[in-house]
Amino acid sequence: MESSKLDQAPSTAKRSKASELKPTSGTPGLPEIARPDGTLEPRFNAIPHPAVRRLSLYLRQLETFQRKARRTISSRQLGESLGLTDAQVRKDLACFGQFGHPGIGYRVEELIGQVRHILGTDKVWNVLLVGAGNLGRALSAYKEFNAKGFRLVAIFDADSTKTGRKLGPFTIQPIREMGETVKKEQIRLAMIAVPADSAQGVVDQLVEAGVKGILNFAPISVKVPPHIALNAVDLSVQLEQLSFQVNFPTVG
Amino acid sequence: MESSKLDQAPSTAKRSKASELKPTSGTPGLPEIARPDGTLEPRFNAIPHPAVRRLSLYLRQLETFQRKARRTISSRQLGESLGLTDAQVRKDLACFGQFGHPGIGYRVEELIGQVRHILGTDKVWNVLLVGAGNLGRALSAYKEFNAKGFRLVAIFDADSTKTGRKLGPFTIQPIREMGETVKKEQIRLAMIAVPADSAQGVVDQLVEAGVKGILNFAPISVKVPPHIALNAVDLSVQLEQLSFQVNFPTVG
DNA sequence: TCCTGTGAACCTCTTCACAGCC
DNA sequence: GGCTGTGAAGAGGTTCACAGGA
Repeated sequence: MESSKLDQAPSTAKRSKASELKPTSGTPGLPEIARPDGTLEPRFNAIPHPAVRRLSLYLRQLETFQRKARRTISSRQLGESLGLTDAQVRKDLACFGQFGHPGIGYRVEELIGQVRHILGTDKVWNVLLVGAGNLGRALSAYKEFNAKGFRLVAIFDADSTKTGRKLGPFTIQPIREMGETVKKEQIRLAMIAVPADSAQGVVDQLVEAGVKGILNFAPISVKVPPHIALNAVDLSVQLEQLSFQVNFPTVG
Repeated sequence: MESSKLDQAPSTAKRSKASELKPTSGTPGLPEIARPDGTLEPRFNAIPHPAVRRLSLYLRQLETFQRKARRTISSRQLGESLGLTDAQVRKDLACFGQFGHPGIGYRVEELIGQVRHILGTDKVWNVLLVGAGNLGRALSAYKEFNAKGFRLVAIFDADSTKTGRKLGPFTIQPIREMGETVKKEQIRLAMIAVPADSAQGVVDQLVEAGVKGILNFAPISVKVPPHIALNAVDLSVQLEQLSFQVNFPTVG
């Protein structure tokens, strides 16, 4: 950690900058964070999962404030805009470092940079898509991904009547080419929008191809080996949750 | 409650069937559930939010088991298929009633019916869509909704070059017609797939039109009055979460 | 004054472990 | 044997309340 000694200097003793979190450096495994006394501790297993989820929302909100030319924002204002308490915002951010300025709040631009660094979206991620049906086509045309640091670089489909055809700037590739493309384009993330039946098979092939994280839109639960990240979005489940909430307004 | 007296009979004293949860009957507000002693208690404010989310996953999994012609399933098997413990499954289901059979497990078909009833998807919900862009078109063509009890009945867009055109079986309507259509078609749920800028305006108009639940796909946080249900799906946020999980495999 | 960061208290959710039933 | 439902224990997350800095 090239700058961790700064943390021993009295004036900056409490500051552990996000830029010093080096998840990919040194031995793989737990990231380490500098403590005020200069020692290192693995800190990231102490982070509440919900805090990570909210981090993305903070970033989105901060970007909105930035578009409105706001320079600083307090935890209260950031929280109100998301329906959270000020304490929640401060606790969440404090998991990752000390980003705030007492009496002032958080500097919007600075915090955006730090949150992007924590989330890993300060660098571009190459992403592939499997499934060129309705949902897949919508995903392939989704503009926001680029602004958020994600670049779609390849599209695959099992259906041989689709492979070879164009979809936007992409030629739909057969699944068997996945391994090669993943290596060539250094793809680490994949989105799958295929029928439920084929989902697990596709997931297995993605893992085999070397993908590290999968976003599953198929309406079925799939298994991945440990250390492969998995997120799922089931559109019907979302509506079901709404249905319940409408029936029981006090619970949802 | 037409059959609640059964609960007072010794042999069925412990059984409080989901079919007796009558959220929309009697005075609106807290649902009531029959207790063994025959009295009623509002029970639904004691339900963990995560349990409601998992309920949809249980249902999806049960439907998969049903397709495989499974008749019964244990909490252990249901949990394993979703990466949950057996105790978790039992506790979750026990929030809503006693559906299991000691020594046997849960009868698949029976439990599907009860979970659908709890979620409210044993009856069809009419749904509208705002936004006929890429994502909106994909949502309008999404087949799974129908099988899950949701029926898309109208599509709206603010863009006057789109209104009047056909999208599948629908004619894209101008937003000003929303109030009328909501009443005529008895629509209670809405999905919005519009640009971030227009999202809050559309939400306000949906609430004004009488919609009770909103599924927001716009990449921005929107506000609704209390007692209007709101769920949000932000595709970029999902990828961001993956990005973090890939960087810090032990946390996600 | 306004604001952050944080221990402590509080609350919610999950897991354990076992009684009771098939 | 297998299985559910559930009180109790434990883990995890949120809110409170305040010290300390700008």
